[in-house]
Amino acid sequence: MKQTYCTAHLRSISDTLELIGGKWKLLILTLLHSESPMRFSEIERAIGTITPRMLSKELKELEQNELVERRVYPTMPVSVDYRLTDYGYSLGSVMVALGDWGKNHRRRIMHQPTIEAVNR
Amino acid sequence: MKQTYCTAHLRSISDTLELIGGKWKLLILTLLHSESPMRFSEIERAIGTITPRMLSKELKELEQNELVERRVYPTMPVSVDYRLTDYGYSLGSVMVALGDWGKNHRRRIMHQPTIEAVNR
DNA sequence: CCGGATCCGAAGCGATACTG
DNA sequence: CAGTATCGCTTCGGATCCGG
Repeated sequence: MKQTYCTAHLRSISDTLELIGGKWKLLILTLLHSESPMRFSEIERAIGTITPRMLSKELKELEQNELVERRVYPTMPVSVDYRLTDYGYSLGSVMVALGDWGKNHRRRIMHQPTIEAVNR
Repeated sequence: MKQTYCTAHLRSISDTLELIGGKWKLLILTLLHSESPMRFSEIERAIGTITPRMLSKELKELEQNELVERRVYPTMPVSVDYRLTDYGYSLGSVMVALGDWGKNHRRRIMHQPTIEAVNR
């Protein structure tokens, strides 16, 4: 019974990783969580190191998984923005947990001397 | 000021993803979170689809980042086990948040007809 | 039992240039 | 502004064989 529970739990984690895994998706979701909607170029600038190609691909996948909604406005030229869906917002606790731990981790790293510093 | 806050937040998330990103690390950590210590072959069987090569590599990286501790016992043949460090356990809230969301997500998927079913 | 060594294809990701 | 197209590098990850 314990085994069954475990494999089910592991599978649900694997499923989640397929949705939000990779280098960019969680960053995009976190951005949109703190500020929605955002335009394509706003996200691009906010992340700073993502290429348009990757941003476009990631947004498309997030949209297909219904975590992000894309809206197009018939202005001239066309303007587009992105926002979290309700389902996207339901990832809030994951983002907060990861962000909090990450901040703590960064502090931990800062206070450790680097290997290079030790070897000198 | 908001911009500063955001980029710092994004960087801490990127840092975290470098530690626990990828296909396997979170699965291994979650396993060890529910049961420590575990032996190499136990983890291998519990995950079911990981190759020894990958498991070895991932465990080594987790150990270098002080999330997992490796202990060797001078039996014959040598036996080894792995357990979470205290720092590893500090990721508990992240694992729980992700696992909970994943279970919910799996239920959501189950209740949606697949594309193939719709097209028939 | 616990891995290491090697090979190899697949996937992720980046750089650059281009378009409506 | 909001992407697409092409290319190529690098990493991921599986398969297989080997060793203490």
